[in-house]
Amino acid sequence: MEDEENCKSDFGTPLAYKFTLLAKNYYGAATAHFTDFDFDKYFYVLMVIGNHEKITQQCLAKYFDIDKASIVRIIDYLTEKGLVIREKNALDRREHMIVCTEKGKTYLPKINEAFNLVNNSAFKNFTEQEQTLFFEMLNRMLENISGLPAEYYELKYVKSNNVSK
Amino acid sequence: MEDEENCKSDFGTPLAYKFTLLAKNYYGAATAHFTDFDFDKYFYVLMVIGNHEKITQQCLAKYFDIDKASIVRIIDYLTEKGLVIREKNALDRREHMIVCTEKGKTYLPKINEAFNLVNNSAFKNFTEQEQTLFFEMLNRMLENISGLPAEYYELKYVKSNNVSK
DNA sequence: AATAATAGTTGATTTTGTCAACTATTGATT
DNA sequence: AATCAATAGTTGACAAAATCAACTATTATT
Repeated sequence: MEDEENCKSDFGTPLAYKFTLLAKNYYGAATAHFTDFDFDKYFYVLMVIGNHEKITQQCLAKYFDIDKASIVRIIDYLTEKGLVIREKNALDRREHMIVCTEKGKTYLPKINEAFNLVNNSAFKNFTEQEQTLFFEMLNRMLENISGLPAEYYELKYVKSNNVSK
Repeated sequence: MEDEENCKSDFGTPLAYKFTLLAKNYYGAATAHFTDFDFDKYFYVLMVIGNHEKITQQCLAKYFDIDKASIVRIIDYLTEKGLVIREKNALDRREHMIVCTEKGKTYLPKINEAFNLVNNSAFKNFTEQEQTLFFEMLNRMLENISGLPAEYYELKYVKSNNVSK
């Protein structure tokens, strides 16, 4: 019979496993700050929208690396909650510019603060140097990995757009 | 109208966003190595099972931080594919020990190799020191984050088990 | 003017996660 | 020994999310 320790042992763990765990725990901790909000997801999407004056759905899809159909539903949700609106772009009426509403904007500082808190907790006992280095490494790794041939995602990009990731 | 660059800009990004992207790209790249397999998911679960002589479902649930019901379905899938079997533990007949079959074992080296390749790509241009440091930082961060109060996951753990994560 | 490409939408489907209720077995209490 | 609580696993119902193909509207290309 395996004991607790064996459950946790480290044996050639793929990096992605740790990233997944970290992301899960991170979102769990962040969400704990948002219990009094009248919406319960897509906090970071709202922040990205709020940080741009306006942004297209296509652009969001690319940023989050998800299907444009998914973005439609996310924006539907945020619109229902009165946090964003869709505005036709006069210069290209195919595009719907997503704009953060006044109500949406009231949440931005809170969301930002919560993420900062969780970031700080994550970096507990990290020196400034280490933090910088860590971010730098993450970015470098993202560069490295996103250039690899990827069975699955490649297809998607060929179809939807051919802008370099 | 926002241009490409704006899609990629970095503005107080929560760490989890980068982790999610990394995990996605990592799995995408790894999966590209497995196109000739006759199963198409749960590669890492199989590897974890194969690296233990036997392991309980409870233990897997804890390791992957997912519901035990999900584990049941994953093991169902791997069993269907002939990659693992369930064996009642004679010492505690509530437990089903999951054991990798001979067929399952034939995949282990390939999976391991693929993960190593992707790991190596991810660490391209990282020195040995940097790699070690990076892993060390990830573990430290996981420690830091998993200790935080987490709205969502806390509930789960209270119910299913109270072993410290 | 015709055709292709792009942005977004919709509906159907699949996948996945989650929850509560359930069985079987073991451990603890008296 | 009898009872009750806890644990491992299973199941079914449900909800959330991702995916895909087909569609409209608009713009770009030839």
